[in-house]
Amino acid sequence: MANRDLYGALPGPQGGDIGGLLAEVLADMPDAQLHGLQGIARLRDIPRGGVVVTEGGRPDEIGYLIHGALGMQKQLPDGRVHIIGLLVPTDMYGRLFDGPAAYDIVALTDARVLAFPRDAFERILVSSPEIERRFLVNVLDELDSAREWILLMGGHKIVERLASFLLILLRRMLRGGRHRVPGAPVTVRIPIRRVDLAHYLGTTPESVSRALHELEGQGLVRLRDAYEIEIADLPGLVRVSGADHLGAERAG
Amino acid sequence: MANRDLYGALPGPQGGDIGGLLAEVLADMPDAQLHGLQGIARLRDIPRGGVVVTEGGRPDEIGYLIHGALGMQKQLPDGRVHIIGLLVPTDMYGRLFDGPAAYDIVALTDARVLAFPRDAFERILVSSPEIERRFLVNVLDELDSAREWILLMGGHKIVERLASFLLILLRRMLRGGRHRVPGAPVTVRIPIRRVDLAHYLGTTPESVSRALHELEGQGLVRLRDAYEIEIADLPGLVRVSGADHLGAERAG
DNA sequence: AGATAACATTGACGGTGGTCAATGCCTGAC
DNA sequence: GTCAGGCATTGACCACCGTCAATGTTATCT
Repeated sequence: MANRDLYGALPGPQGGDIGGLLAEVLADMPDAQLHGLQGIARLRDIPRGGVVVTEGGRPDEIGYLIHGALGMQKQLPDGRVHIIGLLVPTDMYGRLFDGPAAYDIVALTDARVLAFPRDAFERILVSSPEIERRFLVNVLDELDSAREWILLMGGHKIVERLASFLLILLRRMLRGGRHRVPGAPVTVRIPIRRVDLAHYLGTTPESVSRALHELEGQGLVRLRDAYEIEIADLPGLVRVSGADHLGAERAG
Repeated sequence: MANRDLYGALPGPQGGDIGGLLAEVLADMPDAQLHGLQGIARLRDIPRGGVVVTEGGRPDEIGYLIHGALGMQKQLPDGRVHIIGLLVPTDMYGRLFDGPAAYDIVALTDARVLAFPRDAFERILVSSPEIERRFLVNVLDELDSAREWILLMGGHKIVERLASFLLILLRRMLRGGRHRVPGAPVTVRIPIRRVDLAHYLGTTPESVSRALHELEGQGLVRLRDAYEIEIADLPGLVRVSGADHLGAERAG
């Protein structure tokens, strides 16, 4: 299957319009700071399977994902792979003020990132309290996401986990600006292959498949194709997920 | 069972020696800053089951745990409880620059915390880049812990998860300054009850019990009592855990 | 000391999901 | 068009664990 099928047609600015990308990614940042960052940013394209950061290596760059999907993954001694974090556009990767990376970061689809040399980024952070505060909040959000994921992984049954995953995807999509047309059915696009999703949910591709089709059997979703999921019964999906993901949305 | 059995006899300064506690918790902080914090700190004792921060409520305090154990937990609609984070002494709780808490924080044992009013703490943070940087690194570490936990939750078999848990406990203990006597057998103390541990590992007390005794049957650990676990075969335990927790320790 | 409560452990049973194997579907190459 | 490769799906089987119930164990109270 072609990688381009895993994400939609490339929207937004093409080529070297780094300023536009920055503005999108770091919305409402003061212009002066933006300009400082712009000078050192660089666009990079990474084919699926490409390694962005290697475990144990000191990451030499900080980056924002423009499109595609990245996975933070760990190779277990027995050969199994586990994905402990999924990065979607506008997410950040890389570590600051700190030691070697604890996990590989690999491209789960063809991807494009906006990369900053680590040291330059750190200098800007130190020199600008505003950006640093912003970054801190960024990290706090990531921490929340991680904890949300822990909660998800605690759901024993795979259908639960899958439903939670779909809801999280949906929430990110709605927040991501692309507001839905009132009449049209809501669909979410699973941005990665079954194997990777399985590794992410802590299970197997087979079980993912079964769970997905069980949800379809219950009339909660409809599979337009393997990646395009139409949400048919949102409250039902929430009920199956066990947790109140949309409650969290309302509160936020 | 008495709560006091869940943690050792209270070591260190008693009563109002807040300066001593602060120095312990926030080691190598510049004295001037320390003094600023000292003025607003307050000791609080919380009985087991007591709620420190309520989900949805704006937490009005930031705190460091002095002893005992706190759990970040979420009540699911169907009545199940899930613990998504375990706090042990020197860990921090509470959120800065941000909205309502996403989870309850409850005392899993009788506990003592060093609490700061949230706004005062934020002011100090804003006025002191050093403390803020320190705090940022703190949060980054928490993020790492959370990710480590996600990895743990991915281990399908309970024995795997339990072994990982014991290794994480062991690592924290070794790092916590209390260095072991070379000849003596290494033991870790599980700081919480079976039920809570089960909720933490995403399983049931029964399964935890079985897994623990299976590890004992394989000669990897010895149970001195329900809470005091003697590590008999460290490499074996690492092997069962699946992940290379001690590798991470070596690399760090 | 005896009674009681809280907790941990052990046992039996059934369902969920991991594993292995086969089949189906779609894409790209020639 | 045909073929081959990469995925997704489906099916069969069995280990593992969640559930329910009973029993052990330890600490607290009078």
